[in-house]
Amino acid sequence: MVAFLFADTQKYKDKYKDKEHKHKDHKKDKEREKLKHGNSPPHVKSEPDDFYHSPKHEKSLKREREVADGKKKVKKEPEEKWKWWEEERYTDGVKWKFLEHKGPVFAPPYEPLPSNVKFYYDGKHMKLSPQAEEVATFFAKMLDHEYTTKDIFRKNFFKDWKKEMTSEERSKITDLKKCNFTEMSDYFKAQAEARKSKTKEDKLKIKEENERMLQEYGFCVMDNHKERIANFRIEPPGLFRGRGDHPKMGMLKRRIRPEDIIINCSKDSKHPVPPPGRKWKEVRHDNKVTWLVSWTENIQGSIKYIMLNPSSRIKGEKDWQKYETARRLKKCVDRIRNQYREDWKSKEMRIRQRAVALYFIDKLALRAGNEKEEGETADTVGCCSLRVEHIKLYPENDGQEFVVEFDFLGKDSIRYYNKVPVEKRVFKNLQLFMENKEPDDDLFDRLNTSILNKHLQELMDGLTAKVFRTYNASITLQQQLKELTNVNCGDDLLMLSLNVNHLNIVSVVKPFILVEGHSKCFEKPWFMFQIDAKRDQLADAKRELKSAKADAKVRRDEKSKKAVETKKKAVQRIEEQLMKLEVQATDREENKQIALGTSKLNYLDPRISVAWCKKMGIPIEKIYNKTQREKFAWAIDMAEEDYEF
DNA sequence: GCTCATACTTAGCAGACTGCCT
DNA sequence: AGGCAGTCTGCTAAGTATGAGC
Repeated sequence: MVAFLFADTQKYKDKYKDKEHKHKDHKKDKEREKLKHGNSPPHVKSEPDDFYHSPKHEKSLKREREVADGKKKVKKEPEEKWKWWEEERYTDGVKWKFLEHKGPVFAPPYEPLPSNVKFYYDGKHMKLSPQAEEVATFFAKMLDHEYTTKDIFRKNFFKDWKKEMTSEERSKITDLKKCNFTEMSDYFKAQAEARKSKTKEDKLKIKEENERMLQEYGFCVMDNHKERIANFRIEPPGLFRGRGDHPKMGMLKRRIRPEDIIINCSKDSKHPVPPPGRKWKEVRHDNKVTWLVSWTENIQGSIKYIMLNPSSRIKGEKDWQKYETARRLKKCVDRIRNQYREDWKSKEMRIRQRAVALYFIDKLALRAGNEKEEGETADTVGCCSLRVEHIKLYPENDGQEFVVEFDFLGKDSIRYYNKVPVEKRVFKNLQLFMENKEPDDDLFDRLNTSILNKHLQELMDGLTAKVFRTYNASITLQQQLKELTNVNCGDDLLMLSLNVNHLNIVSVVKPFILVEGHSKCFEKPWFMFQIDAKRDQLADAKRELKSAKADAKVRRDEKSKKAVETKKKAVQRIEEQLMKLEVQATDREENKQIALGTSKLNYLDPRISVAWCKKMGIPIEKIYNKTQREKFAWAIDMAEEDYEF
């Protein structure tokens, strides 16, 4: 995980000089902190879990919030960031006391096509009704995508499209193959082109308009604080494209109207106003939930929400709490591991299954695997929903004993392929679980996620399957960074980190990687090609540098000296690029690119990285971009260099 | 127990943006 | 100034987890 910390090595070098100075500033801040919080422990501030059970009452809580807030408003511009992590937290499920917002922004209404953009059916021009035309444009916009050629996609689309047609249209248009959308498609391509080549002023205008919308609708007031909303725009209508082999791909995602919308806000707030002449479905005042707006989506019938940004108090607290739960697991993970190993021997089948499943979750970072409705979604599984067909047992394989081969589609239909040697007991149990079963039978037929989580709850308060991911990722990161720090880095910190860390990436994120068996063959040649090209480029640059040097020796003038400098820089740059490519190639091979970013955002306790940066004098900007710094503001502020996960 | 609804986190991907090179 | 690669951001799908109601 650490290599991408240094993704932009060049920039880091440039700012490296500032290090000293920034670091000092930081120390000053810390001193101030300590003064302010006199007797509070220096690194780990009061943990959210403690607060949760603290006997304090809401009254004092409210008062503290208002005090803190008042101070802020009087003293400074909103630039002064609110440190919610220094305040008391709500208890018993109350999420807020006051909530005011402006409601959602609806998708812009459909604009009919100009009359010169025609649709043809069976070679003949046909003017579509606005409703039918709108849905047709959704299809036209996707024409370049492979999925418009897929049977299910076309079938679903056509079925839903027909529902939007007038009865006349419906009787005429009976075969999707005879529909010609190319003029529409070309029109949209031209529009996209036009948008790109707009003048600076036009682009600026659009930007300003977006900014205005953001200012107006992108914030709410929650408990006296202005907070950023994550998604204040309602999802526009279009054709549903699920991931993987989704049975509903191509279906029409309908337009959401004010009448579909449930508003959630305080009774005593200024309620959001529906568009003129329209009504909300409902306005409610439920302060036990965090969402501001909700509606029911028509593809799966699930509820969609408008909620706050990760930088908000309400999300941040939850995130913090998540890591605190993982830290509590750290204290009892040995006990739990011993326990499930014992349970492998249980007389009861359900307990053995539970124990083996938990072992997979712990060791391989499998997801829990809730059951899903068949035919409603792509066929994917997690641990508890594994089927017999997803694993193969090898008493011996490549010189190893008791090897289990996993091959299944997980979340987002990403393939998980892995061969792992397991303990003999696990192996024997798996054999037992598979006895007399069909390939499509459940491997763990006496287990589901709710049984598993109930058990975990008994082992530790707040423990669920996903805590293991958080725990394992974070603890590994911490160990890796410790090892790294023992290496004496000196000036070459960077290069060293890049190399050393490459090893570490693998072990830190490995469990989270879905090793894509054979599809690798796809990417490799392409990558190798890139690397070869870069190598050639490097060779050329070096040759040029040589001749420039020779030239300079003969001529001894300024111009040729400069030329040498330029060539030198070019060589350096190419060398760096090459190195990066090589690192990437290995990563890519193991399929980490995205998983890396994800774990950085969702599984790794940010305080670990923050502490490490503080210790090494590396500016935090090097590891977190602006968004990430906002999300992790709490960690950046509170973690000191001796933080222990 | 089971199903269903609800609320919330985690996730990949596409397009926008940025900064650099030619 | 135009093109390109790398990064960031917004979007929304796809998970997890829990509790209510039978």
